[in-house]
This record gives sequence, structure tokens and C-alpha cells, in this order.
Amino acid sequence: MAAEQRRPDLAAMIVPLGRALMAAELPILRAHGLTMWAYAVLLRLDEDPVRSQAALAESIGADKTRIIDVLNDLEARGLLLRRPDPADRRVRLLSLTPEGRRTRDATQTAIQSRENHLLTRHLPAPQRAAFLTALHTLATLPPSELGSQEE
Amino acid sequence: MAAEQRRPDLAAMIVPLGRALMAAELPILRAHGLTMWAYAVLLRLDEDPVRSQAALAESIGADKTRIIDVLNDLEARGLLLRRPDPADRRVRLLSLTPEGRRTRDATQTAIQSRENHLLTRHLPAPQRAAFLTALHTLATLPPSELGSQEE
DNA sequence: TATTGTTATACTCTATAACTATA
DNA sequence: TATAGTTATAGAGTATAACAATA
Repeated sequence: MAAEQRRPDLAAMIVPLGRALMAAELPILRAHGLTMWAYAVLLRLDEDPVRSQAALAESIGADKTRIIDVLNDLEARGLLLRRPDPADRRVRLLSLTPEGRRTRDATQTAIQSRENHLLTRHLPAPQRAAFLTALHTLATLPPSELGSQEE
Repeated sequence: MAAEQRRPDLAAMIVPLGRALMAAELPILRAHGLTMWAYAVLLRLDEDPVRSQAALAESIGADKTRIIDVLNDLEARGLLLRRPDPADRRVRLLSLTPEGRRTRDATQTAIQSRENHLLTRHLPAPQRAAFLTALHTLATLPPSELGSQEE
């Protein structure tokens, strides 16, 4: 496992790139009336319904106290439904309305269209495919694989 | 430019991955007595000497007011030299001491060794190479390429 | 007057602790 | 008593404004 060729640290490339991508998304999100967290909520809820707010928060890497205003707003605007669970009335069952799903789709389409432009403009097709595959692999690793490691 | 295959948003993969990588670096940095910003300073100064603190801050994406304590600490520990520019005594000329360079090297070696383990463990060699190349390409794009874009 | 470095202040984001309602 | 959701509070991290030294 000798030295590979000289390169910047992974985090030193990835973190600023992430910041730049996020900054580039913001105007699109704003145009659709969404904050970053609101968009994260819509994305997550579209995958499958979530049983509780705490579970939703955890699954998008947020604090449960932080998404409450987000949920209030989305609910008030008719993008999200929040009903008490009849089985356990402490729990709120969350789901997207058709309008919420439309907003999600329109927003994601705009964002990914822009991303695809970026990728096709700067990466040759095979490299692009490898990049996306590798990125997906790394992004879905359990935190333990990245975090703790006995050297 | 039709739809590519379904995938998560780039930022949705990259940002959390960056956070995880950074979290994984923290214990290593701590072991070498560095904060993240201190490490960023050492990396930047090792490339080439910087003429002013403001320029340094800007070039690592920090605010000039935020790196002052970092510079104070590095200087007090003998990792960094800060001298008034004889030509313009408002300016502080910054450079690493040999000890600063040693700390930088030891820290980066530890960090990249860990990263290389991670990459070799999860990505086949050709994909790994493509990933690093693509990442480097995207990370070195001017902000305008990522930020503003006429659709 | 303009600029470098510095200090003091304010703001934003995030996490912790305290409360309520159900169980 | 324990938990889901909520509210109120406190803590990081960051940026803005004001200052002193030099040009």
C-alpha cells in the first residue's frame, strides 16, 4: 500500500466542491420556494412514507428540533400532510401531497439538468460514469467505514 | 441532453460524504495538534509563500478575521513565521518553519494513508483513478463554472 | 484617503435542555 | 416512567463593523 501519486486530500477537494454545488443549487431552490432542508424533506418523503418526525430528521442528518419550522411551512403551503397516528396519537404520520410531489419533481429536474450540463461539459463520458458510480459507492458507505478505522 | 439514468443529486451525495471525510480527519488532526483551519493554513503555505494574511485567508476560503487566532497559535508553537514586510510594514510575510513543514507532512501522510485504504478497499483500480481525476477536474473549476449558468 | 492587521460585535446555524401531550 | 413533538435557551461558527498602524 505504498504512496500513490501526489494529490490533494480527498476532503480538501470534496468539501469545497460540495459547498459550491450547494451554492449553485440555492437560486434554483429559492425559485421553487424551498430551503435546502425543505428540499431534503421532500426528497426523503418521496422515497417512502416516514413514521415519525424524529425518524425523518435523523434520516436526513438533521436535528428533530430543526425541521419543525420546515414541516410547519410545507404543511401550511399544502405540500405535506401531517396527521396524528390513530394507533399512537403522539406520532405524526408524514406524507407528500400531489402538489408536494410535483414541486419535488420540478425542483429536482431543474437541479439535475444543471448538474448534467456541468458533468457533460467537463468530463468525458466513461470518466463521468465511473465518477458517478464511485461517488454513489462512497456516499452509501456506512459511517463506520469512513469513520473508525484501526491503522 | 436527454435524461440520464435516475440518481441522487450530486450535492446530496457529495456534501454528506465531505462531512464524513472531515469527521474522519478530525482525530488525526487532533493527534497532530491541529485544527482544520490550522491544517488548511499549513497546506496552503507549503505550496508557496503568501504575501499577506488576507490573501491567505481568501485562498483557503476563510475570513481574514477568522485565521488570526490560528496564526497566533501556529506562530507561538514555532510552526509558522510571521514577519513585517520591510517594503510595506503593514503586511506580514508568512512562511512555514522546518517544524511546520514536518508537522504538515506527517499529518498529510496519515490522512492520505487512511484515504488510500478507503479507496482501495471500495473502488476497483480503474474506477478509482477515474474518480480521482474527475474529482480533481471538478474541484479546480473556477466558481463561475459551477455557480452561474445560463440554461 | 486607503489598506493591513486586529479587536469587538452581531448574526446564523446547530445542538441541548425544558415543557406538553400522550402512552 | 417513558416517548413524540414542541418551545426556549445556549453554544459554535461565521461574518460585519469599528479601530490602530502604516502607506
